[in-house]
Amino acid sequence: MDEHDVDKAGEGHRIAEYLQDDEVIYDTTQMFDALSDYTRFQILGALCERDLCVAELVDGCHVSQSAISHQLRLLRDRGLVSVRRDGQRSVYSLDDDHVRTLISVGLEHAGEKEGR
Amino acid sequence: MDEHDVDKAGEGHRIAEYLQDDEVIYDTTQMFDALSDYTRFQILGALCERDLCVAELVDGCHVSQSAISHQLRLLRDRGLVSVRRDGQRSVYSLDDDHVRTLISVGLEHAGEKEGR
DNA sequence: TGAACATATGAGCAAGCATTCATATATAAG
DNA sequence: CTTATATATGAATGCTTGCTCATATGTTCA
Repeated sequence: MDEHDVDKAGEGHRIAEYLQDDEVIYDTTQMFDALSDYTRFQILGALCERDLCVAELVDGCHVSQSAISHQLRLLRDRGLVSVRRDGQRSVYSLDDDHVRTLISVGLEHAGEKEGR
Repeated sequence: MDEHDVDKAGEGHRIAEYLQDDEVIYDTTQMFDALSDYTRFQILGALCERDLCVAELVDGCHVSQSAISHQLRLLRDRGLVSVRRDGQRSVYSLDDDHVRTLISVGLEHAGEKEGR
């Protein structure tokens, strides 16, 4: 077992371990990929606060209903959001607390670099 | 204040605030984008532990020296890594602690979902 | 059943991107 | 200067992707 104590950000030992595992790396990049698109990030960010139907998501983001639906399908396929029917509406909700944490951390760090 | 309190969904107020700021959102997605590619993630992950020259990065990842150099340029342009010359070598280092944190959080969360 | 509303989906396209190949630059040593 | 080693870069390419348009599916109500 490697004893390189990398305490810059704590938990250095597990990182080194996970970086050996191709599948863990791939899954991680897939999570980040979901968060790397402007539209998808807006969707996920909005869902951090409360569950929303498609029409509400269309209002929040600046793209067409079709574009939103396509991105929602992608997020659904990757297990990041889930849907429930409510009448004619489809109500989406975050299905992965990890994502909520990453959004929080990412936003705060980017926000700090900005004008604050 | 402790930078390590990644409580499940705390800090909700700041998130809502940042989600209003187009530029913060864009910067955040750019950070995630840097982490969303397999090769780039390997590079950044490796640099989490210690500074490395190009040849060492080529060994760690499974792609050509040219591919590594191209990705390093991208990471440099985005301010995520920095270079220093050491003889014939170019030694790269992580230039953004936010990224170190995100890699840590991302890996741990993906790792938990795996077989552990 | 038919109209109105809400969401989903397939095709097609234009733009972006990660890689490779060939080559250029840079540094060191003979 | 010449050679060897290390890294960077430009062009070309094949693949991916996010979008729009048109249309299909699903749901409610008259």
